[in-house]
Amino acid sequence: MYILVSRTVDGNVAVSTLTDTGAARSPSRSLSTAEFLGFVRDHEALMPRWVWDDTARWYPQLLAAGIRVQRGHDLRLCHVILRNSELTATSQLARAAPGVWDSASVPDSPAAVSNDTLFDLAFGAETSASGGIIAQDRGVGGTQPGDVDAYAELISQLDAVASCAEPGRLRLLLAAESAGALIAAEMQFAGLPWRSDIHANLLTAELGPRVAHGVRPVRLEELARQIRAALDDASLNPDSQQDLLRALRRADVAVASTRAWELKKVTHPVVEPLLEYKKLSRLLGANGWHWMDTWIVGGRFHPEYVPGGVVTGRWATRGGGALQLPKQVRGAVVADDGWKLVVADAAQLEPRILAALSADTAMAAAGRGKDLYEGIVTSKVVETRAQAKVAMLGAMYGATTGESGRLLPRLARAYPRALALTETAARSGERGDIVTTRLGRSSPRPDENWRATQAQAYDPAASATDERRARSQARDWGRFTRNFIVQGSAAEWALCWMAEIRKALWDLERPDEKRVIDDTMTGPAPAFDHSPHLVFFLHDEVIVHTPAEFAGEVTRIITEAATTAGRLLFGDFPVDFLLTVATVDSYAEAQ
DNA sequence: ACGATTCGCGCG
DNA sequence: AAAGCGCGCGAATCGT
Repeated sequence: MYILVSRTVDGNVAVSTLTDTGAARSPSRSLSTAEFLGFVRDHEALMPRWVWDDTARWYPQLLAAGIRVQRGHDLRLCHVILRNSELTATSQLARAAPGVWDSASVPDSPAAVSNDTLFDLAFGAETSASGGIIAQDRGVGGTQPGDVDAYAELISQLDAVASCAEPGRLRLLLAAESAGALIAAEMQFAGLPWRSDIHANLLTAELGPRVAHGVRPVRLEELARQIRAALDDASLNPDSQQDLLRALRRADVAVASTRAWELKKVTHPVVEPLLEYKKLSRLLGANGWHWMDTWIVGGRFHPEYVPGGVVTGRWATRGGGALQLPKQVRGAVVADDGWKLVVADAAQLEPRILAALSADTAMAAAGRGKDLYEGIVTSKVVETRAQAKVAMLGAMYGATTGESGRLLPRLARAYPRALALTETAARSGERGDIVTTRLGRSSPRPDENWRATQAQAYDPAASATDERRARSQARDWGRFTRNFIVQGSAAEWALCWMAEIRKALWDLERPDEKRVIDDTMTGPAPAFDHSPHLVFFLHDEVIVHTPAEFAGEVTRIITEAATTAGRLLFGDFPVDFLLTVATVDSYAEAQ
């Protein structure tokens, strides 16, 4: 059963019920926001799939009211997939002219104030000034898809899937993508446990006492002094790459840029303080006191996750740099008293995905029950684990030179099917064709400029430069499609993994628990205050925050979910998806 | 003065 | 030329 949810012109919420095929639809009911909350609460027991234009617009207000839903269908995210998928290329949906569902983001509406409401409810009114950090800037202007649009869109999507050659793949992808959207909203709401006191101590130990935003801390000031002395330039600003490069050249330091890796290659008294300056300057700028003040609220880090934010299907984040959380500061991620963090990451995920995609049983065997790179060494393909890793990455990213390039022929001999798949994907991209992931997400087509450059190279009057540029550009796009098919399929595995984890954690919850919103609350968010829940996701890694007594059960759930995800994508193909799982108090312990 | 672009570096 | 993919972010710098 589907329940279609949309906004009416007068600001109410329209709901109607559909059968699984979309064939029969109940009359639409118009509800106030308060009535809508009650409606969802009452109907969730029927386990419907809630259909709405954009999970990020609807779900936060439900979470704020202590309501979670088990299943969703995000029309916007699913539309993007179906619009571009090779599998649905002949559908009405894909052939129609671009419309509201193709705009970059579903436009904002009066409902967006719920973001501030959410913040007030969850964290207390005194924080409302910073409330906008959740889900703001989702776009302005334009028309919001209404009741009729949403219904027509759902029917169009169901039709596109039903009429394609392998509907099972896309059905799974759309369900996983939609589950991801629910998880993203829940993780943003719950937040990652963050100890500001530990973080602040770390900053002071590294940088010196706290200073105002824009002021250089004492440790950085001291290093700047040493750099100026070493380069004999009393007015040098080490934050200016241009100044720095000029000063380095004056001092006869042979570097083409100020990048750290390049500085490490040369010997000069300035190198040590300069590298230290860069490291600490990065810490201050990216995760310093200002970051802490902006992003840590009520002992939680609440990044905005953006499902489908990357063309390959990976998630992106907006604000806070959640997907770049440096190892340096992970010690501040600490479980609440009586709670644990269960940290799990998929070992060598992309090579395993490649082995399964290409049905390369030899490569899959190399990873059976053990580290896949070690398995490649055991099979005598290369000598060391480091070589196996660099060779595999080279195969998936399209390396042609260096150690990686030199090792590729050995990899190709041992794993011809896997390497043939990446090569075929690269050739498709070079021709301007698209490639498609395991579940049916297709790569974008290159833009007009790209095609024009290629066409130009075929002109009899084309210069050698034209041809070189066209060839180079074609290879660039080939490396993109080569990687797309692996990275995108790995993202699908990760979505399925997470969706299975969420489902199993849900079943752990005790149904009789009543959750109450208390505006003086400072601990975990209301919908998650007693039970294990996902708090972080990083491409191939998840963190579950759990009462200590459930940690063993959570570990089992995460491990079984990995096996289930592998089966969902690859059926009986014998490939293992191994995890490293750790139950810890602090994220820093899990590395 | 201010938005767009580039550099450099963090993560997978 | 960090040899090879995908991102976000802050500061400096460029362009208007």
